[in-house]
Amino acid sequence: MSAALQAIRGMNDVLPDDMALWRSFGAIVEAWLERCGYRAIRMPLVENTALFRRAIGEATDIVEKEMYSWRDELNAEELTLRPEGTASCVRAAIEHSLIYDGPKRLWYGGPMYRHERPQKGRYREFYQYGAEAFGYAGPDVDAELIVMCARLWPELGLQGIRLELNTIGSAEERARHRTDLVKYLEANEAKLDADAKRRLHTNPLRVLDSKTPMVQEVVAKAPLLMAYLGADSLAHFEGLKKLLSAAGVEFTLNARLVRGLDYYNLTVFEWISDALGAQGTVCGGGRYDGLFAQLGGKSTPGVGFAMGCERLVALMKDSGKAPAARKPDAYVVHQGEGALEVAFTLADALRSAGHAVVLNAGGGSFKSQMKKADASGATLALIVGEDEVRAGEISVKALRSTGEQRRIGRQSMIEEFAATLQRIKA
RNA sequence: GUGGCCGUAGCUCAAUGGUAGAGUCCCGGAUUGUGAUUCCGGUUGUUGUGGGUUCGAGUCCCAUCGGUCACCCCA
Repeated sequence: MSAALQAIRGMNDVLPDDMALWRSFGAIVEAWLERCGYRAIRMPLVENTALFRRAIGEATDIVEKEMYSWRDELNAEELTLRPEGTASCVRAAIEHSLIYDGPKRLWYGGPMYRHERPQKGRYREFYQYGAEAFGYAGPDVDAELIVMCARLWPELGLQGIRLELNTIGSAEERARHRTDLVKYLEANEAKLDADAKRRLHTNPLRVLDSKTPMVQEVVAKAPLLMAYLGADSLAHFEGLKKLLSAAGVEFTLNARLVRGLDYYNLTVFEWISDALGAQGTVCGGGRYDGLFAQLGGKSTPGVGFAMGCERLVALMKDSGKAPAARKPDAYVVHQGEGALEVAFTLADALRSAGHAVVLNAGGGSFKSQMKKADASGATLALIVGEDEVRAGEISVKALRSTGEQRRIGRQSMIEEFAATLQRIKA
């Protein structure tokens, strides 16, 4: 065993028993995104490292220590496995001039990579669905994205997911606030712990998150960002809140919600579940009006969210409403002279007619084949033995209900099979 | 990156420092070619790995790897 290769730490196999739930989750989410007017886009998993450094910000945890980056010596390029989707999506929009004829709503899904220590709900490879709206400056799209999520949770059979909301203003407003905040914190540096002191110069907004009581005391009297917001920022926030209220979507204001990526401005939000342990954020997003320009494109407003599939699937699993895997309509048992050929053709024809059919492979006695038929969950067992081959017939046995068994002719097999299946299932 | 807990059969777990077990799963059988119940029988292992203490280690000690949860941060 020790010599056996294992999956990379924090990167998980999803086994067949769980795939039914994953696929049902994906089908619901994708249908919902399309229904809301978002169009699918797919970006590469690998991008130039510079894209993420510029988009996410040098001082963020992601860029500082969580990226899978390497130098591709073949082309002398610095590459990175994407830690999130927004940067790639904006890059693609700029590269292909997607918004030359007006704003666009887009969605994507797929794996993201962050080199963090794995724990419940946090993995090094994790799947996200993301939605991004490019070219809309007003709070209407912010509200749309948030309300969309509010409607999705019940569709997934989930409840108890709450919304936290904040506005972090414009870059200029934040800069002014930041200057004053740093000044204030420096004046009180003696009361800060080591962690807060470190963040003071790298990411002062994060000091507000400190859980140390003494730091909390200092933070309580720190200048509030809200006081630095101009009329436009406040109006945007008010507009958003109004639309959320009109939609009946409840939220709590969280002035400390700042998010870990530098590109956000104005609206930031998180959907949070308390049923997931320490990693409760199930969906997070916000506005990023400066990102297009920052990445070298024409200045264009943007807003979006990303939702964590592992976390949502975990909630669905806990809810106990996981969909059952599709069971085969029939399992074909065969033995004796000429039976394999008949069984093989039979399975092939039924599959072409749209039925889910498993053909016994690997031999085995009638008994063991019947056991496998039962274990497969199939509605019917189709039995092809020497008698049937001679008579030009097939035995059909109902496995789930009565256990009745009868013979059908090979000529009318497809019609009779379909009729039997329908009758048994009814 | 730091810390707590845990590594025994495919899975879930037992085993006062003294011969490694149970349930489940899987396979075979209970008179001819019939499942799910029942009965009988059978295979499961370098006890994560490497050292050390001991007459003797699954058990105690050290290291290492892995898992898990938490911190940090976030999806």
